[in-house]
Amino acid sequence: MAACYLSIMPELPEVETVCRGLAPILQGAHFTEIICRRRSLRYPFPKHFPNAIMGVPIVAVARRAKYILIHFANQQTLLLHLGMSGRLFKQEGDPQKHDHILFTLSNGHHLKFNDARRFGMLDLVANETLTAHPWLAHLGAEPFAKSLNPRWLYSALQKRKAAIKPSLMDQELWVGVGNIYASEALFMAKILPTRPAQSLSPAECGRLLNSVRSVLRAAIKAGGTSLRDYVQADGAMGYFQTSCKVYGRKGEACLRCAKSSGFVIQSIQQAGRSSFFCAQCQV
DNA sequence: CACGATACCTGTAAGC
DNA sequence: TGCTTACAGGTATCGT
Repeated sequence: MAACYLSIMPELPEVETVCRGLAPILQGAHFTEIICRRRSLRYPFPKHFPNAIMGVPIVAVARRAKYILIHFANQQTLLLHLGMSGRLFKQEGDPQKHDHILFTLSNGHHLKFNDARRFGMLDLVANETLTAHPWLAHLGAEPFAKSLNPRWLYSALQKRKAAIKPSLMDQELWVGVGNIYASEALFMAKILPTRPAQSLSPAECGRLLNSVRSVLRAAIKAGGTSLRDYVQADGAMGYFQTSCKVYGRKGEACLRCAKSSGFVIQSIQQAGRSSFFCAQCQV
């Protein structure tokens, strides 16, 4: 099956994969050395980073939306975001281009934060103020939260005059759906990305909720597989490949209806981002 | 207020 | 070959 392959993908599935890969390396250990080769990415690092966490045991690694949360025993949390091109992976040795932070752990592991475009974000926050942090305070629900159901999505979309595709990516509605999976989920749900959000029927909201969860789950599963096969071989944690049915396939045959209709995938701009869809089998 | 446009950066690929 | 341009997974901020 024809498909596009993407090597880096900091939407929810990659962040989840990175967190799962980091947890066994970090939990119970502490940092013995942290070298900052620059003092900022998108924003300046806080002054107490890294000193306030040196030697402090790591108690847990978690994900919220596309943020990585590393919890320390002194009630501080390191908040990381990969931006568009950030990667956090296990690697020892001399820094390469765009390796901005080098971590050494008490258990002998080495980690690097590499980010060519420097849209990544880092902050070190006291736990008591964590949920009020400006990066976290306005985030919507996790897509796998039990509280989400078709009726909730239908109700939430009623207020929105914008197209469904940019609405899907609104992190205040729900979190984790980025530009790739917005197109993929709409294709799976057979809904055009240009439809006004408030025009979706309750049944379509049900299909869309299922589709979003389905594409995210599949990507997380692919990431987990890749993590096992790839990371342990060469330490390149944070990379994995996924295949897309519409994203990046402009001009290629629709994988669902081309045999009968000959339709090809189209690409348009919505709110400054590329959307991919089939005008025949998405309605 | 809701929404779109823009800015932040560098790398890559396409076009000439 | 070399130069220019367009575009790239996200999010905060600005303007309409």
